[in-house]
Amino acid sequence: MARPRKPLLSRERIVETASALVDAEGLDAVSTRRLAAELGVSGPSLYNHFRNKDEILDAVADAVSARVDLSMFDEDDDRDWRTALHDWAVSYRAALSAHPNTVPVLARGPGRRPAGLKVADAVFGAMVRAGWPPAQATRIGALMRYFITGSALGSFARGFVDDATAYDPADYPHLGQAHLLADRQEQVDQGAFETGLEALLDGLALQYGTVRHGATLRSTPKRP
Amino acid sequence: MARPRKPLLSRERIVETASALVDAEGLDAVSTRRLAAELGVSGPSLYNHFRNKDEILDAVADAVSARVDLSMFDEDDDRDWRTALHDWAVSYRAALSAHPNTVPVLARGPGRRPAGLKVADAVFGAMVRAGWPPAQATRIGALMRYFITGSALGSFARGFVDDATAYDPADYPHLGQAHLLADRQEQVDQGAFETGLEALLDGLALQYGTVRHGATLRSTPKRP
DNA sequence: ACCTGAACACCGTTCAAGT
DNA sequence: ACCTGAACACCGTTCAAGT
Repeated sequence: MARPRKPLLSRERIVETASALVDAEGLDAVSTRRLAAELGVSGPSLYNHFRNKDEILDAVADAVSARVDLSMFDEDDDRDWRTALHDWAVSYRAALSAHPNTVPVLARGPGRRPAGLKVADAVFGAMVRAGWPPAQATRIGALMRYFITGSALGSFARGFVDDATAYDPADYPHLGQAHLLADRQEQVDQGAFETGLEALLDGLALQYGTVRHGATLRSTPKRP
Repeated sequence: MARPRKPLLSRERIVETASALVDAEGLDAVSTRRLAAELGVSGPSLYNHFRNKDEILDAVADAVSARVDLSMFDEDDDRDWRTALHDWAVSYRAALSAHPNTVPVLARGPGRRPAGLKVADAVFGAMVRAGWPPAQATRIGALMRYFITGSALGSFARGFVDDATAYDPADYPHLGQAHLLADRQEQVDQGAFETGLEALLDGLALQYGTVRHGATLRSTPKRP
């Protein structure tokens, strides 16, 4: 066969196929050989388009970051910082939940992934514009990421096993119903995320008041 | 050689050696063959003590969970729920930071790991005792885990590359100093963790007030 | 019971060879 | 430039054989 007149592969096609494979069968299912087979080529062909497997997975993860809504951080958007942060967090979590298998890659940090960096940049810029001191703006970007990726990665409920005998009441007196968590995993995680997000924003609003007394109207968060 | 009169291996020795290997060279360095070589045996020997490699890594991760202080959740400890939650979070994060390479395993959830389950059990029990409704106590355990593991896993600062040319100001107008983050990573992550933890606890305290008016003195959080 | 070597079905990546 | 097969140095796990 050798070189075809029209390339068989492209970065886009590789990322698309890899994403589908990750979504369907998990990160471990992606081997260069398996992915190549899925694409109808031989394993080493991939190395004409990516330096190594990690770069492929980074691109897959970045495609998820690219789907996070950032419009709330636009300069001419009129949401206050609290609402913007809230809406962003919800959108971020939704993007991750849609592709849970990619979260371990995303959680490593933005690194050199362009979309991941764009997210970090947008949050930081908007917080500074809202009146947060730069050092605090950096912290807010970080701590929100902790919470959001943590919630997508370590799905609390899914972490328990759906097996009544796994949790001996003698060992874990308060986990009597833990095996039921596997059932309502979606709801528990959703509820914990919402509770945590509200608490986080309430707490930040409190700090905002003490850090900055002369906040403009636009920057002032309104509590619901 | 075959079977020696005194066993060459034990679960403890395997976990110890695996932990050291994970700490020193990361999760990827642990292959059954490499680990066995480190222990002076052949690869398949490990299967006499663990069902598979994942069980070994689970045990390594659980050893980290076992080092998390839970004394603040004892029935006769006199810390209020806010202080207890705070002290626990700090201790939890310290345990994870001491063994950052194990965090991806821990973040999967407690599963069947005894120490991980003991942690979940203790938090839940203490929150219920402090007057939180059970559903909220579950959520608190989950959201705290999100934040803590998220902060240990996705070290925000380490996620950036220490390379001034990596972040073009045209693409990321607010990330001018991002490459410096790699330098002060420890401080940034520490600061973000503390800021986030305070915000989270402040927010929860606010909720506690509305959820439960008749809180006892012992359960009432005092804001610093 | 607990270890061994051999074997199976895989890996990621490099590289010379082909067009 | 872009694909191939062959090759290298690995994997996790099973299993019969040894004591």
